[in-house]
Amino acid sequence: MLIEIDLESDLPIYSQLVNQIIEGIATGHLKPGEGLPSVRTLAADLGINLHTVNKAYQILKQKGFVLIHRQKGVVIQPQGIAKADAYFIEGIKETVKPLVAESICRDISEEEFITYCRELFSYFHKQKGGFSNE
Amino acid sequence: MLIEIDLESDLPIYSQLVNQIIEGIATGHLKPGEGLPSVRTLAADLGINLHTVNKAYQILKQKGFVLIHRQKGVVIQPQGIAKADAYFIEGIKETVKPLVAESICRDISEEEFITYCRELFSYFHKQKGGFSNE
DNA sequence: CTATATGTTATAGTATATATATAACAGATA
DNA sequence: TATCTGTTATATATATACTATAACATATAG
Repeated sequence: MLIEIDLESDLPIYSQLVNQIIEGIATGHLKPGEGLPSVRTLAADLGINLHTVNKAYQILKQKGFVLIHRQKGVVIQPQGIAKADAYFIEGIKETVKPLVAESICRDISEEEFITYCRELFSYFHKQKGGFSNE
Repeated sequence: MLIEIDLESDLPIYSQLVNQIIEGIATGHLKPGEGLPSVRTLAADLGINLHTVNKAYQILKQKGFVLIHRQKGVVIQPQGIAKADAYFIEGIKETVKPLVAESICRDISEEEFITYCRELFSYFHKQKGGFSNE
């Protein structure tokens, strides 16, 4: 899977890595059991430090997206990702709340906002669906 | 308007201030032309430093939510807030994208996600509407 | 056995962000 | 004149982000 980082972004590099790998799982580009590059390989490919990659992998492990075998390497959680709990839902609301507030101030309607959300769901489902034999 | 900050939060204090003031405008608790406490007053009330409040005010000014008169103080933008531009929309999508990705991985349906968004819109509109003579 | 690959740990250094503390300044107003 | 604005300037402390090296434990390939 292609990973690109933006050194100008205000998002830390390790966060960009975490996001892109989760997005890869969401689209189906990364499948359960699939291996990820070693910390050294990915770091070299991206021109960043091994510890930055390792930090991203540790966060993904803590979130339950990957398993880390000390020698085999890092693989996408083969058992599937743990379903959302109340804590995760709360985090979503907390993050979206200021966006909704500013949207209201700037005259973005509820329906317009929801259109953007639906577009994002469509984006991720484009590749994942399509085949019934999975 | 009541402002509360959480020193344990991973969000910087100045960001919490910015968010809560924008949310105050969204709910209608803060009205155009209304004055905000001076940087010293608010800092003292919250038990934080004057520069932290000032940073929040500067961000709100840059975003177009307040006017700052060097002597009069800080007031909610009397002309109303500038409508959303393409840049703002892009920012919304960028912020929501990783949330949608993780939601898909965690089996949160598009409709469930949208329900949470609608709940937030309802929350902000509760106080704002209600009266037709505004 | 040896070499190589894994993730892991340790140490150090640099740069930036966050928040604080103090002091002083410019200008309007009471 | 005293007091209230926001503003600017310094300095300090702490945490975060990122890098640079080195070394370690362990599984596997040759």
